[in-house]
Amino acid sequence: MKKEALSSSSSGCKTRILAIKDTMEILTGKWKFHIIGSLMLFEKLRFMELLREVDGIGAKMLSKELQDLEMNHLIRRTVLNTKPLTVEYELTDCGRTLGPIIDEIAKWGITYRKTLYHKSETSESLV
Amino acid sequence: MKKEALSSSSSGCKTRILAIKDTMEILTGKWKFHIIGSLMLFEKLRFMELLREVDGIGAKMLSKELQDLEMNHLIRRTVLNTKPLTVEYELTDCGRTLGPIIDEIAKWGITYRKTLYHKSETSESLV
DNA sequence: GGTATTAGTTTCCTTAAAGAAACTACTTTC
DNA sequence: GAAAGTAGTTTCTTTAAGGAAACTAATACC
Repeated sequence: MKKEALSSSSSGCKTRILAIKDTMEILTGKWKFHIIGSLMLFEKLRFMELLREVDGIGAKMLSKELQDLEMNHLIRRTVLNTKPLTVEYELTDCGRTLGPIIDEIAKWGITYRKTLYHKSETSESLV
Repeated sequence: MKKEALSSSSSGCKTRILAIKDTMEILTGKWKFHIIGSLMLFEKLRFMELLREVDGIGAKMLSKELQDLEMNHLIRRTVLNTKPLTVEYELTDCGRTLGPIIDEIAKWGITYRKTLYHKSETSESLV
């Protein structure tokens, strides 16, 4: 057996690893998936509605996360000319393309729980 | 228009949000995807090989992340009875089910970069 | 004028994540 | 016996993430 200097430098691999890094950097943190998930469900939500909908988040975090998502063109922020001034957040077309990722992640989480339960291997994690 | 007390408590939604939270907790951190990706590519890797393959990781981090992944039954650790003692890491069947998620994430990252480039909107992030 | 609602920002603080370097312990080779 | 390779662990330090509470500023209602 010949010993080869392994390392995934083989053309497409680096692009792939970079792409994964990109995606995860954009979706990093405790709240992004929850916020995006809520906006997929409700189409449009105002700041206060998001604050109530995304369970446990504080105003500072929400504000910061929304700015991040807007910077990356995943959501759109619209100031409405209403009496006490309201702001609407919604997914952009680009943001909506995250659907399949979120679906896969949700799907995996559900079947993972099931396999844990079936094996009933002294469920350490996921209580 | 009737105002309803929105909040995604509608049966399946909570399970979905919980499932997403589960998955992201398991795959949290800077390195998990990279480690899993490497093990998908090479089947079996020893500690030192992973240390060289996963670019930038330190021994402490690698050790910790491998323990996390093993606890969650995503990888298997096998001590080989060799001369200077080697340890082999590989994905379990369960770990291999992460394939579709990683594929979706990689796919999204690649097309996201492309749309950024096409729009050429003063590329702030992703340099 | 006092209270409430909107959408945040600011300040202060705690905890978690990550990294660098040194160290253990065993074996093999020179 | 010194050097190098195996697989980690320990210690110490820095940085990033996250949270609670108070605060701003505009408008509306009573």
